[in-house]
Amino acid sequence: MLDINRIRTNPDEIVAALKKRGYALDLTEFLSWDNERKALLLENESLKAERNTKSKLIPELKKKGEDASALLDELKIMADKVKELDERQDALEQKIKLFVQALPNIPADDVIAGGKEGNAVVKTFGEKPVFAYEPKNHVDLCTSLGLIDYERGVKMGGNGYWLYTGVGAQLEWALLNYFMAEHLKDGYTMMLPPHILTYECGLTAGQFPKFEEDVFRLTEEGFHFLLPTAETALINLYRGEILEEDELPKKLFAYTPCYRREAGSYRANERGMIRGHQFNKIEMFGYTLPEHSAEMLQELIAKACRLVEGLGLHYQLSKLAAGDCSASMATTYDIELWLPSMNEYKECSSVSNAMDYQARRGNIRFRRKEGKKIEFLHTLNGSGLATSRLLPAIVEQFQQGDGSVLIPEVLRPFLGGMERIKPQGR
RNA sequence: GGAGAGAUGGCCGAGUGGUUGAAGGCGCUGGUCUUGAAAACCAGUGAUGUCCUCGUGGCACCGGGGGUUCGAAUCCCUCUCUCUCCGCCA
Repeated sequence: MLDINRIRTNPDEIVAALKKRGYALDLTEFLSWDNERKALLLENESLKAERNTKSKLIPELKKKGEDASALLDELKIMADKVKELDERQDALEQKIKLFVQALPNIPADDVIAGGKEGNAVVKTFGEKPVFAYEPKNHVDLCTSLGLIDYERGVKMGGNGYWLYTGVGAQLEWALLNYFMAEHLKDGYTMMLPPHILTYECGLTAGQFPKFEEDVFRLTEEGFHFLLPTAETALINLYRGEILEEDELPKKLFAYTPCYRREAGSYRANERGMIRGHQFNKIEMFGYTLPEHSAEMLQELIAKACRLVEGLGLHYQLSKLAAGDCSASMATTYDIELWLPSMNEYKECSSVSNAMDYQARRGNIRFRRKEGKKIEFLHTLNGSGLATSRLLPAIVEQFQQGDGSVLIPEVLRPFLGGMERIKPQGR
């Protein structure tokens, strides 16, 4: 959520900043609501002050045995007026709140304006593998190697689901183990949060109210949903709390499956496990002092890159243009893996700095040691990593002429030393 | 799933309609005493949100929301959560 005071005092600045995202913002209506609200508030509060002082006279009059009925009549009229003003004020405040909640985060100064086409590759690791034969796509490879059973996955879960089988399941788990080991080595704290969350969680993360339709909602009454990313859980860890300065930074990671409806977002070329309703991800999450979030963003980017580099995969790191960053984020970097069969780079990690946007939504603050001042902290998150595009990249980039796939060395300890996955059967 | 109890300030805990933003205790801060510390004693203590005319100012805040009333921490409704007992179950 943006600082409402900032919107009030610098409306042009906000309009210009959101324009970088391609977000056309008209604040005239908001500003008139806001002025109206302030006038109402002043009127209402002075009326309440008068009511409160006069109300206190009642017991005194009664004590003296005097008649209070004239005063009671007067107060009765005031009470009705207060009620009316309260209602108008509440309605207006609700309208203002919904308006402000719907606004996306302001892109960081160094993020360039415009959409996807403005994304800039800032780093490349490795090279596109060259094959002396026609390389297979990951769907064929995973099937022939017995790693993934797409058909039976669909039989169980419907379109958009797959089933890891045998060595495929082990390989998937080896990836997660490898990530976890690295995060633990870096001193990050492991978390296993609930997968079913309340509406409030989605609101704090910034996914609601706008993207309510994108999650799997579980209950008819109330609102419980399956988390679309562990970020949604971890941002709510300290919701409504005030942390002490020396508790920061908090560096966390969590493993959860991610459940997404992805309604209508399948594309013909996104076969196999490129886009599914359920995929595994380890999420890194940070809570920092405002002055340290830029530094932490670099740390998270470096960690995510290191994980992919450890696997030996060719990838590129892109800095996203304003319009391609998700609504809650001020800065986002994506790690994109090379998928030979698609002739495309596909995202496997997204690392972002939300600055104080989510902290404001969730009222997550900290107290300075000096001066005891209470401020909103900064939150950051990054995939470290999502597996559903890693596994395809591994089998495609490391496929051999004989139909086998070489296993990255860092994963071998987690696979009982296995070096290569060979085609099954004949 | 059935029955009951509860949610008050950093913590414990009083408070059932009227100067109660809230007794008392603990904790914390300062002081006296002490070589120092402890103990004891004295004093202070909402590190909350919001508004303005920025003040020994106003409004709001006793789990959330709503209601009754001139006035609600106190009464009513509702939701959420916690606890106890019984039942069921991986």
